[in-house]
Order: sequence, then structure tokens, then C-alpha cells
Amino acid sequence: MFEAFRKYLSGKGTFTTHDYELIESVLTFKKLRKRQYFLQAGDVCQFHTFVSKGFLRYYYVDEKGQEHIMQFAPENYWTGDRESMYLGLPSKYNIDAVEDSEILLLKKEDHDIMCKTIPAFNDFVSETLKKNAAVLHERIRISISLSAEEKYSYFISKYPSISNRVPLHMIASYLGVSAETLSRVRSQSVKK
Amino acid sequence: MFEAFRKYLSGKGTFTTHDYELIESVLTFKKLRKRQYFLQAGDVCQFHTFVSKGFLRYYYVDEKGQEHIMQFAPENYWTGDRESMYLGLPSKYNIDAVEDSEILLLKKEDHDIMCKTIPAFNDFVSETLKKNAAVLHERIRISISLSAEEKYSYFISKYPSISNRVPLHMIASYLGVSAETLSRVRSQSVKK
DNA sequence: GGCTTCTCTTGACAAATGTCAAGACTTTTT
DNA sequence: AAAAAGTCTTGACATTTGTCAAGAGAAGCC
Repeated sequence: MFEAFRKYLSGKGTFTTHDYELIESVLTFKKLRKRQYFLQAGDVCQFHTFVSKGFLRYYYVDEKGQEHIMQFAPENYWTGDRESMYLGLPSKYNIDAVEDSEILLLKKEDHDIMCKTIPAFNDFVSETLKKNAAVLHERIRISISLSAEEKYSYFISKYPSISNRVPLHMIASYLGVSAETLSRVRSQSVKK
Repeated sequence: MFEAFRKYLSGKGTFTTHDYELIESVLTFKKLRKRQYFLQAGDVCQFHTFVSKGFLRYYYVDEKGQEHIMQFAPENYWTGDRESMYLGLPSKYNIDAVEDSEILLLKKEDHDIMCKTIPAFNDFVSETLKKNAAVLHERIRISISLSAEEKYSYFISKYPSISNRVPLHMIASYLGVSAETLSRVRSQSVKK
């Protein structure tokens, strides 16, 4: 149940057996079927969520009913709407399972306690936040400066394992491009 | 020299006179003329930078010579390339002054020391990081889901004070839209 | 096995956006 | 005061991207 998590965490810092046990004691294990929601717009996000198996997506649905994927979360990724969680406000976002998945839930309060009681965990969290900010920053750069074709080739070179795991229309949604355009862009680049 | 900074910081937490003095003792004051670079692509970013007066921009120049603005930094904003700073690698970005400005520089090492010795400063920093992440996240949402017109109206409603302080082409560059398109979009929306 | 749903592609066309160039106006520099 | 540089707008046109619709194939479901 926690093997994947332990393995993940051991790569992120130095934790004692006691640390692992403490953290695991406040984690909740949950299985999700493909297409099952974990969070729906309007819910308040309660948990930091670690994906130990499978694949989630975090997305926004606009007034026209279009989905816009904010994040892909395969194994060893964290997801959840931090803003909703911190402010206690309903989320604008949805999270659901792209594949059958297994996730670990960590309540906001417990997360804060872990940060306070386990220095290594606190360091890991702030390190993760920094890295995450760098990823968001880079995504903005891509988003404002590249064409559809360039975005696509950037994506497949940066996330090859995601590229061949999700349908093309989800990549399109992530990149802010229509699925048809991406299909054409890809068939063009094959020719080259 | 530090009045603006003190005023800013006092709104962000509870600091003793001693805390202020300690922080100020490691700050470097610097004036920038309009158009003066503070960071050029290829430099390693050394400082956390607080804008106490004026206006900076943080931008990327692509192979075609096009500028893409990643961040506007008016008074009371922090700027700098964190990634370059943390990794000690040359930055891809430029920072320069849009107006004559006054900035305060805080060396990475001193910043870390402040975080360790002044708990309130540490809290302030992590709070700022969280808020910044939320801003980046929202910008991605805007960027992948809205049209040029929607992006523009979002921008002017969210950042009215920036809108009438910078030339239109910089807003265009920030939004990832051409200056001409933005000019047209704006004249359309005036008619409504 | 057969039905349904998903996924991807392709065509035809529409709409949005970019590019280039020119001109008017303002601000800055000398 | 004159010159230079920057800003904004507009037109004409090209290019990119989106939309709608159809169809083929694959995957999943009962």
C-alpha cells in the first residue's frame, strides 16, 4: 500500500523508519476507477494527493463546456487544488482518473503537522514547491512564445512517457490548442 | 532608502525593530535608469530583488528576437530569476527598468540566513511563494483557455494600475499576442 | 458477437491572429 | 528647435488555428 510512497520519499530526503510510520499513519489509501472523479468543481479540496499508481488529470471546464487540462499527474506526482485547500473555498477545477489509479490522501492539517514535526519533510515540501514553480514558469514561457507545432514538439520531448499514455486530445487541451490542429501538426512533423 | 521596504514588510508579518535592522543590514540599494538592465541573458542571477520604486520587467527574447514578458514588477514586487539563482546557472531571461527605479538587492545566501534566523521572515517567504504559485497557475489557465480579447479584458480588470503604466505592446507581449491584435481588440471593446 | 463509445484523421470552410507597411502623434534626446 | 525614437492605429493580406462534419478503426462493455 505504501511501498511506492516510501520509495518515492526515500529519494527526496533522509527519513527515519519512525518518520515513515508517522507520515503513513495519517495517509488514507484510495482506489479510483478510470473516469472516476476525485474532485469536482464546487467541492472544497481537502487533501494533498499523491498518485502511487495510475494517472490523474486536473482540469478546468469553461462556460462553453471545453475542458482545459492544468496538470497531468502520473505516478509519483502530487495533485490537488492548493488554492481551494488553503482558502477553504470551492474549487473551479476537476480532478479525475485517466486510468484506474491508487492514491494517498493527506489532509491539509496533517500535512502542516508533518511539516512542523519532521524537518526533512518540511524541506522536501519546500523543495517541491520551488520545483513546481519552476515548471509553471516554464509552461508560461512556452505558452506565450511558441506556435502549436512548437508546443507539441516541446511537449513530446519533455514528457515522452505522458505523450504515449494519454489520448492526443488531452495533450491538445493541456497545450491550449484544438485536437484537430494537433493532429495535423503531428502528421506534418512525421513527414519531415 | 528603506522606508518603502519597511512599510511593505510590516504588512506581511510581525517584525521587531531588530529584525528590520538585521534585514536592512544585508540589503543593497541600487538605482536604475529607464531601460537599464539589471540582469541580462547569460548572467547568473545573484539576488532576490525588491522594487521599492519604479517598474521592472522580466522577459525572454526568442531566436527571432521577439520579447516575451514573463513578469511585470512594479513597486512592492519581488523579481529575479530564482532558477538561475538556485542552480547557479546562466539565466535565459533579461530584467530591465521600464521606468527609473530603485531596487533593493538581497543575496541568495543572506536571504537563506534571514529565513533561518527570523521565523517571521521565513513565514513571509513561504507565504509569498505560495501566492506566487497561485498567480502562475491562474496565468496558465488564462493562457490556455481564453481568446486574445478575453485575455486583454482579464488583464485590464486584474491589473488596472499596470495597464495604464506600460505601453500596449508590452501587455501584448505579456499576454502572448501581437501588439496589432491587441490594439484592434481594444478598439473593438471600446465600441461596445 | 454486437453495440457503443472513444480516438484520430481529414476535408471544407470560417474565424482569429500575425505580419508588414505606412502614417500620425508623443516623448525623449541632442 | 530639430531630430530621433517610441507608441499606437489602421489597412491589406497571409498564415495559423478553430469549427463542424464525416468516417474509419480501436477499445471497452454487455
